[in-house]
Amino acid sequence: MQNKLVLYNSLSKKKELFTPLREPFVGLYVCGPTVYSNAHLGHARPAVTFDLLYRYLTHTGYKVRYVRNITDVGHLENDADEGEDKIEKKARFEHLEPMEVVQKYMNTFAANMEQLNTLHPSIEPRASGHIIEQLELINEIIQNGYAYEVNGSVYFDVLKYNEKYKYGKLSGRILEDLQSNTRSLEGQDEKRNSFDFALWKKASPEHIMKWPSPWSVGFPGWHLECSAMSVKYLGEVFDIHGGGMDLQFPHHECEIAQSTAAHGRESVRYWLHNNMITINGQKMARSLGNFITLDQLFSGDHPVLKQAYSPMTIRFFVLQAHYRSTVDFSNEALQASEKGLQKLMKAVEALNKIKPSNSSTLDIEKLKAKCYEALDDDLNSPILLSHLFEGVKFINSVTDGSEKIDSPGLESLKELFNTFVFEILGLKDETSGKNDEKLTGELMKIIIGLRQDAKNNKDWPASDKIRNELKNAGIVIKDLKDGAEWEKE
RNA sequence: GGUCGGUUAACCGAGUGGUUAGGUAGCGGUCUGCAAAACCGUUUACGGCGGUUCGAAUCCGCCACCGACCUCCA
Repeated sequence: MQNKLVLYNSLSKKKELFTPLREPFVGLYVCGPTVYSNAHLGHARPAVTFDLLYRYLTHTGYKVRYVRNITDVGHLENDADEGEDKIEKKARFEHLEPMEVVQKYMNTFAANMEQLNTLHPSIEPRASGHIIEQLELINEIIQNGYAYEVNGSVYFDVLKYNEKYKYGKLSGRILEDLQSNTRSLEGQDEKRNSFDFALWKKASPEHIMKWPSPWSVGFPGWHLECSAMSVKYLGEVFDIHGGGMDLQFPHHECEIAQSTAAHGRESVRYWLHNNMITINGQKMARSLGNFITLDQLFSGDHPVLKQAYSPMTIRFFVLQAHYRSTVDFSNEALQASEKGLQKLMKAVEALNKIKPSNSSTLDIEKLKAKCYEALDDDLNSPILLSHLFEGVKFINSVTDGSEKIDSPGLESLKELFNTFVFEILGLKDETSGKNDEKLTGELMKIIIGLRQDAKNNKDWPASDKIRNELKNAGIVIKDLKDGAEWEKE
């Protein structure tokens, strides 16, 4: 298999040639959402980024098993014994069963992801369905001597772990720094060190999401589910682990420690982290309250939104920046994305109407090579898009008559656009596919004919009237050299 | 305070030791009965100060500002 994909590995902090452990199989694990409220713009970033990776790996010919977890056990609100489970809190607030909350937001998340045209992962395991696996993992860690039990809770012994392995290698933390810098929070008396983290927590009586275990009736620690489920579905060592940069520490650091402590070796070969979406320069997050949900974006129903933005506009917006850069939300930026996407889609449409000439004025193979080059360089989607826009310009020029393309060239250009725009970037034409499309087309043909008659008679008031009234109805007429085209606004 | 990253033209956003990224907006032109679209051309770029170099926005140092993580977070 031809393999030129280079990925930035957060662990080595370098770009590395991607080579799967067991070609042609690729194991991809991505941290999914905690389902206690609606998905917001920030969630679109990893979803689209890793969807692109999944699509590209698949396109390359790999057999990818893509696992994205659903965190439905709930995390504590803070690192204290009196902390509250997010899902429970929400459940009480909305008078729902915890699993009802989970189901509700799992459904909306799935719906939003479909709107963004992300492909479904191969497996979407839920933490609550893998309590046994998590218990087993805790046992292994205890047996290997890297965890201790206090009052029915089990904690990971970071200091002990650090003697043999290096804790903090992913996030660049040094244990001594952590020791001196960790905030002193309440309820940490049980831990030997402030940086130790829970593998199992004993539940307080009012806690309703709890399971029996050898140590207590309780619930699993915050980082455990990913370690347990990735191993279950991808093996003790697997290729790629992705997630947001904000998860690097402590979540992914703890995952590394847990897996290494349990299995004696590291699980993940390539760590990939997407950067944040910011708003007014600050990270968009549920906890900061500065988020805009995807539903709000799609409907325009939010004070800061000047208009609604379609799912594909959001997808295009995300793809226009490299995944390791922050990308700042603004109406202007989204409007620019909307226009850019329209331009791209119009060109694809125009491409299907082009009549080939005897010769070509563009080297399609070269353009294609540049597109692959962009993706191979750590999934550089903005560069890929810039190359595609080179193609857009060419297509429009052919339509204009200033460039030419021959029949084989036309076929490969169509294939190129189909491959990159739809198959790999996962964009789709949002304007087409309506039921009444055909009838509307017929009607428009008649109207355009009438207008053509008026124009032939130089009856400009009549032709302008038709055009203006169509415009009022949301239909724009575009006069061409021979005939006219129309489109919905 | 510690660790890490960023600062690119009107806006968004790539990239690189010497060659036009791209999108959006603006301006001029072509086309057009007018308009729109499209095409062609175009506008004050690389935070500041030093250094290395024939040449730096790109490498190095210092400074300023912004952000992320250090608590759940995509």
